Amino acid sequence: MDAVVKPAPPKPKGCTNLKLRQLMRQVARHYDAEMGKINLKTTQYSLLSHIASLGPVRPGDLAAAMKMEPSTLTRNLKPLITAGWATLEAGADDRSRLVTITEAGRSKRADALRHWKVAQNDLNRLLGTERVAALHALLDDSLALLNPTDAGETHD
Amino acid sequence: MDAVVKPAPPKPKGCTNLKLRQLMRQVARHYDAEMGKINLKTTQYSLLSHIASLGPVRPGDLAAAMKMEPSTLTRNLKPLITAGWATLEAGADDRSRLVTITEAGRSKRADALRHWKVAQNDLNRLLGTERVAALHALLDDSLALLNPTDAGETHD
DNA sequence: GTGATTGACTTGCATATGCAACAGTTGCAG
DNA sequence: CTGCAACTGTTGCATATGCAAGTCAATCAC
Repeated sequence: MDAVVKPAPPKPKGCTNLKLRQLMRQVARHYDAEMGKINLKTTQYSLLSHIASLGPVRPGDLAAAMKMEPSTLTRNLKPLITAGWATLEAGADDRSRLVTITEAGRSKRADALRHWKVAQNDLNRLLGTERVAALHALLDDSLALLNPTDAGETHD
Repeated sequence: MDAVVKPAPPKPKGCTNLKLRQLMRQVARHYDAEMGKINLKTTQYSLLSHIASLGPVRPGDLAAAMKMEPSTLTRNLKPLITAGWATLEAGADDRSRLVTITEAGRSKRADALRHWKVAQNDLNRLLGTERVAALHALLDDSLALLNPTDAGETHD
């Protein structure tokens, strides 16, 4: 064994999955408390926001962009469609479809954006902007490393 | 305004909630792929592990330790009880109860621990141990900052 | 042209999650 | 002792999540 430098391996302790889940629950509650004021879940806001950005988009592509299972997307879409914020119409291909945001959806998204900003700013204040920035960087890097097939999208 | 130093505020971009959710999904799938070999969800492993550590424990305390809602705990417990890995018996107080791990539960947990180690090591390799360590530190710190009522438990 | 294959969602099954409302206990006040 | 408040868990309701299997549609092979 080399006796020159000992890099002191920083063996991580604890379960990454558990820690992520726990923080996710806390953070979700934080955002949901704010988004709830306009009867919207934060997950729904994220979805609506992506639909707005990606324009009319095929469910599969949307799911890929959000890094979720197509089956999950199908179901998460239902509340938005029921509320009239998005539509699911036939696409060029008869086996494919297109998800599109409605006018009501755009309006709702604009409202939601304001609440999202409040929630995000509150979180930045609670954790400190530097910590949040560092966390974002780590989350992005980790996500990229676990998603080799990801061509570096930059959607927020 | 002071013109001496400009701290260059590192305004975080993007949604913390979304990033956390996305990474959580990826990481959960990673662990679940390994834990699935013994028909166990990673969430169930975490729960079983906590029950083992905290010994006979009241549901409320267990939920608090895992930072989840009591109602969530009630339901997450059901599969474990059905499988015979844990029991929910009457406590001293007639309105309270006690969650206890069974022998089968201990055995299952020992099996699961091996698979968890594989999953964690694989993750460390994929992301790099330093990144994982840094991530853990940030997750722990953030969790502590969002949980003022937390007296510094060190359970893994 | 017809059968096998591939493609793109959707459904069935099971769990995870939280909030609000509920139900049973225990204590305490008077 | 009685009634109300506080404590402890559990349901009702709604969403989120993933895997495996199922359903059509399109396309390729011959």
